[in-house]
Amino acid sequence: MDKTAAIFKEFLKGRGLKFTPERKAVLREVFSLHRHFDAETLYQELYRKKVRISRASVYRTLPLLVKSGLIAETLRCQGKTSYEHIYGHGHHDHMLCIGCGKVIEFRSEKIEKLQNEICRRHGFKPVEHRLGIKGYCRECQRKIKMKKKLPLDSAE
Amino acid sequence: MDKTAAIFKEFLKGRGLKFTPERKAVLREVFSLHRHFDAETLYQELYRKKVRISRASVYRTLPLLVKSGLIAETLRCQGKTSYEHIYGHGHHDHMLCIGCGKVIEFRSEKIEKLQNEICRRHGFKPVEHRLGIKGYCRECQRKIKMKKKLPLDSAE
DNA sequence: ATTGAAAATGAGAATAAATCGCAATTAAAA
DNA sequence: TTTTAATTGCGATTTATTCTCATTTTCAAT
Ligand SMILES: [Mn+2]
Ligand SMILES: [Mn+2]
Ligand SMILES: [Zn+2]
Ligand SMILES: [Zn+2]
Repeated sequence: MDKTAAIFKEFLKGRGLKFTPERKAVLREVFSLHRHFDAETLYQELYRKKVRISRASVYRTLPLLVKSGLIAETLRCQGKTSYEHIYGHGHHDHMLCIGCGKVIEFRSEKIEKLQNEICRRHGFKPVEHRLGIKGYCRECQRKIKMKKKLPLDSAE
Repeated sequence: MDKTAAIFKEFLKGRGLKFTPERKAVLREVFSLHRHFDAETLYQELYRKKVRISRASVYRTLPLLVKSGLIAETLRCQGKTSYEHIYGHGHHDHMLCIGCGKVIEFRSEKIEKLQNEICRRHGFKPVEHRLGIKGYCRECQRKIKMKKKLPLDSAE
């Protein structure tokens, strides 16, 4: 049925691992979300939906999904390891707004090519890469400008 | 005397903070190291040198050094936040060998330009970025090839 | 020099993410 | 079915980092 399930199942079988209901549930939830997420969030979301599987299983399943190539870790935003699904989505990089936390995704063929080129020059065989640009989105830049116009005070 | 000390002092003064002996010691150690490092390593190194300052002070000082622009966080390798000094060193990106942990530094003007270009297109104002490429260095590739030549067994 | 207020320190407790140990359960190949 | 290795949940544990707070220190103003 589900292509992702088929892929995951296949991946597991290849390693003598089992396609358990818990793993199925995590997979399902992962692909129902359309944002970046972390283990705890996923656990909570499942809990809310009355899918009672343990945190441990969530923590144990996510790395498997990464290895299977269905999801990937994203830039670590604040302490927690976060993920995004990759399947049917393709590789991309991120801009992260320092002001509001917004995430902008982008992909540059040129940058990807240059990276490979550089790796080649160093005899380095790239497996994955992550590019994250922190800064301010349009809206936050506007907000900041307005604040500066105002007369006084500014803690922080 | 020391330019970095002058900068840090200036930075601190500007915020009503104090240039204490503890902060001086951390700064000194940071610039004596020439590799990436984490808080605990720095603490241990200071301890070894009989500089008795608390972990808490190390943990408190590093973020200040980051804000001052003298050092920066690097790609998180394994759980710990790691840093490198930036002053007098210039921005660069990293390749990280999955096999042996080696770090290769590089800088590509072209990639930097492309990044800025893309940010402009998105109305995004970049503040800092991090590009990390994980993969295998020359030596580790060789090792892997040899292993494959051997007849049997391979856990993991 | 003295003083005083604000900031910093050290020591250990507290927190939070992630991992682990283990007894009980379960998937799935034979 | 049976069998066996894999998996689960639970709580305990680990590890990095932050926090608390009583005491000490800095530094600018007297
Ligand atoms: Mn993304
Ligand atoms: Mn570096
Ligand atoms: Zn924003
Ligand atoms: Zn290597």
